[in-house]
Amino acid sequence: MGRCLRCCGDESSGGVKKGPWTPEEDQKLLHHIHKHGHRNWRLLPKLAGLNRCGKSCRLRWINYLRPGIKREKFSQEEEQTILHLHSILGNKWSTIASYLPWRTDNDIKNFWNTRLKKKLIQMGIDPVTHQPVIIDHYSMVEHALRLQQELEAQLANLRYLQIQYLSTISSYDDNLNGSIITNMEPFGLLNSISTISNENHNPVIHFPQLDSNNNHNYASFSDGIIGESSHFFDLSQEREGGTTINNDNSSWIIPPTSPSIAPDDDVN
DNA sequence: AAGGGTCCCAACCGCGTGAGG
DNA sequence: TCCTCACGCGGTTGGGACCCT
Repeated sequence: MGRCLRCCGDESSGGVKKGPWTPEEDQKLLHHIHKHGHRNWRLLPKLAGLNRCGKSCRLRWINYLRPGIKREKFSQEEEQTILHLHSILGNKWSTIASYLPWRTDNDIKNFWNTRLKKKLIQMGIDPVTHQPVIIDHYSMVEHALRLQQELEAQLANLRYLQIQYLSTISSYDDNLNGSIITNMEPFGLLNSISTISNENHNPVIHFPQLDSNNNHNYASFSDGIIGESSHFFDLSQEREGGTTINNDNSSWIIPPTSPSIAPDDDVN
């Protein structure tokens, strides 16, 4: 970094002191400002007997010596105010500071850069736009894969419970064709599976119905994970004693036991 | 105890702007 | 209209304090 030539001159002209201010320098500056004010920052250091540039004096006064500056930690209310103002004004630190006159723009800027910005990022909020961060393609794929795994785990449980349910109803075909289901408890259990992997996933089980084209009975499950995607299972296959359940695209091998519910559990 | 990393804040720097000649 | 100067602002840095291994 070079010296600010415009106000401080260069090294050959003797230069001025840089770095932290000493208590003696603070006293000199305070004494001078109390006595003469600070009408001309460029002349002030000479008049005050300070080997500093005017800019440095001004900054020391504004950010540290000026009366009424609050130096304690930022309160929750101040934090909220800064967040709100920043969402409207952006990095207009002096404007934001005008709403908190006991804080300097430098303090607010430091507080933002060291605390609030990181806090927002951790919360998944873009500190510039104050909007939730849009995840990139890679993250999106990872997210989708994870959801798919969770979904498949749920479906495994659903399949097992389906079998349990089917074994509890005696006149299966007749009742389902008319959509008359007397024992709803298994469906309640199916709905409760949402807690298996994620409480936000909320499968909704629709009534089994007759497919008029091929005479198969279907139950559909809207999983509530990605939009309203549904999974259709051919119940007839199971009723006929087969080992597979077909959904709209593929066959599923029925597991010998449920991943989460012991075979001996009474699902009724 | 020591050293490396991180956090935090005071201070610096360069640029934009407006006033005045 | 142009130039110079002083001021104010926002970005950045330096270094002490603190934390972790």
